Amino acid sequence: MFILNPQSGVPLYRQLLDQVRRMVSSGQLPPGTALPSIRDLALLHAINPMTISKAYSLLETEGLLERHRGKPMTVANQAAARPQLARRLQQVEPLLDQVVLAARQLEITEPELAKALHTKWEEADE
Amino acid sequence: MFILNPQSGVPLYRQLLDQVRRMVSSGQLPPGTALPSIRDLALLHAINPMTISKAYSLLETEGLLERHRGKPMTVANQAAARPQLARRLQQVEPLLDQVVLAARQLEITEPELAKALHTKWEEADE
Amino acid sequence: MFILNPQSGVPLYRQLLDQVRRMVSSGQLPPGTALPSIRDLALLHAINPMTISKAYSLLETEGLLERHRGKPMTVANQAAARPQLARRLQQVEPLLDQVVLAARQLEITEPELAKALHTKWEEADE
Amino acid sequence: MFILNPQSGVPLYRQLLDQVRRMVSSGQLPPGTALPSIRDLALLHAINPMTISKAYSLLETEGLLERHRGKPMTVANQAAARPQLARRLQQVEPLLDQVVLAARQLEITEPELAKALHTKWEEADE
DNA sequence: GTGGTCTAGACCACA
DNA sequence: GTGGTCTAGACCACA
Repeated sequence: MFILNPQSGVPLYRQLLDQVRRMVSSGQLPPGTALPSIRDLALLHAINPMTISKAYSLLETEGLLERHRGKPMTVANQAAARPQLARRLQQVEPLLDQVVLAARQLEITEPELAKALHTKWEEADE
Repeated sequence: MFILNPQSGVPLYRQLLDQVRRMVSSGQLPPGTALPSIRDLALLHAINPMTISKAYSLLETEGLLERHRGKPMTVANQAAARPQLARRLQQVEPLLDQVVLAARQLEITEPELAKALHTKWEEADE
Repeated sequence: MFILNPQSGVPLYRQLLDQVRRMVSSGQLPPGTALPSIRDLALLHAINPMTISKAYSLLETEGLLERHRGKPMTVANQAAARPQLARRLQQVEPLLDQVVLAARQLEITEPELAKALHTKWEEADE
Repeated sequence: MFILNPQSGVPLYRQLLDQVRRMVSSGQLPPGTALPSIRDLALLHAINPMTISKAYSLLETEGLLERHRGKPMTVANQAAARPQLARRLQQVEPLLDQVVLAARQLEITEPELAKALHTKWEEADE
């Protein structure tokens, strides 16, 4: 469900944070959905429960998740409607900036980059 | 010359490291080229000289840069030969993985993503 | 500087949170003031640094504190002017509610309670 | 009859514990009095019966309450004799400590605090 | 020196 | 079963 990469330099809790935000944004996690329990995620990804707890707590502070004593956390109601395409695109922009910067510094051309992206996309389909 | 973003979650020295590697890979920084002094970069980006020094030192250990007493560091000779496209593309792949993951979690379609990438690329031309 | 009571049933990080909020509210910690370092506080109160770090981080999220890489955290600028008496009183109200509830359940009269409060106040002067 | 506040940071069972203790201390719940059933309290406050059960059980261990199969719990006989004022005041002291600490950190003066307490007291009369 | 991230693991509160 | 709090301690990034 979530993809965590410990090598990337980005803290694990932040990777989780971003992914939950996106899946709520897209409607893949609609309001009311229960999130996987902290323990389950910790076991599954072999990371410490507190790392996940930290991400979940921050999302609660943000108002995106709701806590229910003794029950799983859920996506909040006001984590409303799936935003317009434009707003969702905004969330990928920082990454696109990094990609474009990297490609240009490597003197990769635009068609070469576009092709590489296409390949990655298709790989993800499998 | 370099673009550093303290908000991204990626450590500053690592951002610098990646960028130098890429510009050497692409031939934009050919062997013998002098790098900006630690002090200049520190002033320019308002960060601590030690952060830059750390990145430069790691690149020296890697054999990509050479240190010359009292003179600026330079790109090493054996850093030479611009690698094949395939090898340069490898360096952008981790970023492309992140982009594809993010886009899919946001339910952005491939054409929408391709278009956004194209826009970013053109913006960078200016 | 801070008074932490592990017996009270209130989590330590929350006690700290409340106390910093109040001292910023009152102007005892004016904008720009550096807070005691996490390590110092941890040693002083013999508690774990992460507990303090958690309180500080929440206050940063709240906008009350500012983080400075490699330097102590400070009271934020927008943690503006000392609020009116009314707003400061609001912050003690939940505690007064508890006191009044407790006293009435103990059948302590108002004058008895007022006297006890007065005594406590004077003790604190010493 | 009881006032429970899930936001206060103090565990629910502890709030209940304190309140029963006080009302027994004051004689508001004299020996022999039947307590509200666990089920009723749970419904009334919308909390889990086990939480109440835990508080009642602790009070039974303490000797303050007595369990009677198939009948409501009652206040124990030896719980008797309403204690002197001094002993009842002791039970509010921890709260008064918190109030005085909070007020002083907020730079609220003693008369201001006394007045606020008076107001709260009167509000409770209604 | 500063704060940040993460682990392993204990124990608590609540359903 | 759920999440929350706290500890002891390692190691990292930055000044």
